[in-house]
Amino acid sequence: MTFMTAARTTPADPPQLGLRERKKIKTRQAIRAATYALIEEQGYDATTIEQIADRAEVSPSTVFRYFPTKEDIVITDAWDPVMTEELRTRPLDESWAATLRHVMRTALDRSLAEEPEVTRLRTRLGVEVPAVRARMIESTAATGRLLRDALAERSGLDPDSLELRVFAMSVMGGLMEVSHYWAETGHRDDIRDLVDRALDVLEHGLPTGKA
Amino acid sequence: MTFMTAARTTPADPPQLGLRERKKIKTRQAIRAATYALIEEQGYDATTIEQIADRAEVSPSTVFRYFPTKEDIVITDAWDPVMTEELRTRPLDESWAATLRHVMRTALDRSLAEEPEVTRLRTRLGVEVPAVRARMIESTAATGRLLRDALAERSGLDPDSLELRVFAMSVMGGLMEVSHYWAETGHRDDIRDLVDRALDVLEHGLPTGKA
DNA sequence: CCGCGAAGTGGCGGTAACTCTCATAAGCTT
DNA sequence: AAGCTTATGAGAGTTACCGCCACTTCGCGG
Repeated sequence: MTFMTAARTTPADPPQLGLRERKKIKTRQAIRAATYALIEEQGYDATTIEQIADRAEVSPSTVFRYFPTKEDIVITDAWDPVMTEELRTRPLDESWAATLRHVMRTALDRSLAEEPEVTRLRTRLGVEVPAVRARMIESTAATGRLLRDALAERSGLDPDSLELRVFAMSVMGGLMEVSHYWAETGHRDDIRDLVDRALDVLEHGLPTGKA
Repeated sequence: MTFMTAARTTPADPPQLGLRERKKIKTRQAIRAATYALIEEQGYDATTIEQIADRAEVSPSTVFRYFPTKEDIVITDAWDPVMTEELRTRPLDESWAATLRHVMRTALDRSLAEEPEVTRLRTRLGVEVPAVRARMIESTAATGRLLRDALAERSGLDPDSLELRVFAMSVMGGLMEVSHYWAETGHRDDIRDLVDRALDVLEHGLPTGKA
């Protein structure tokens, strides 16, 4: 579930990490920062790995060591563990829609608070750059599997059954579209409201009735 | 909507096309055939454009003239126009699920009849090769827009509203998963049954109740 | 039936995202 | 401080894809 997420950066984690670890984190951040800056300046396609490496003051090889693909630099989702945790802490008898509502809101609040610009840039790129969108969808699909497991627990259905898989992916498809809509309309709305509306649709069908 | 589709090949279209046109069609088919053969032999990644060009007896440049990307050689979807037509001919008061059921069945019947092997290979590649999957999803999203318009007509809702967009994409997400499931389970089931079951879920929610 | 414009093709050089390998350097351990 | 581990840089190689130019082939009007 990449599309609206922040990567962990600010939270105080410099307790007793070795110099090595701290340097790695710094490098990682430097690469991401360089990438975002360059993309804002020149656009995604025009930004090459070499430029990113230069600005981050590392070698191109190092960039690839930290991120498997260019898209991944943009995406960097530290979110799935958070979501897993959130999902797990919700009461089992809560409706899936309520659970999702809660989980999404938590994630979005955090993401918007920590890195609002990045969050927006990311969804924008998801609309504009096919490769980024593709990568995001992969990530969303992974989250869908999490959701599937949660739904399986709640419903007693087999998580590998066609029914549950279809259901989970359909929900994720709907949520994907929210991100798309948000970016396409210039981030005009509060995405949390959009998510709420989307969940209404997913839960009860289209407003006018038949669904 | 690529994932389960056949490209038009066999239907008799050699009425009075110029030599040029006929050659183009032949070249196109040759490239596709070469690609499928090579992929069966060696796998997708191991198959290079050069090999494809060699076997199809054209130059690499020509391959790219016919298909914008390697994935597109595999995908080649002549289906959207067919789907549009089908959607249009259905009565407006039919439920969306019934319409989709009909449209999907028509398409699948044709696809399975014309190019069963290719249909299977394609869905398999959709599972195995991220790039192909990505391309398929794009195609599915396009079909989603078609569906959206059809739903707008039927419901009177604004096709650009968040609600309708979310709904349409959620349906497409569910259908995508069917293709994935079909391929993952080794094409054991009849995909048309799977689609029916998926549409049941999308229409009525999960079997055991809460949805 | 011929010649001329248009369209299809091949070849080539370039770019950029990756991958692999190897040597060096930097951090960690005892 | 020596020695092991791990991160880094440099370079060479692969491959998808793009743009350009020259050549052939086709189809049409005179």
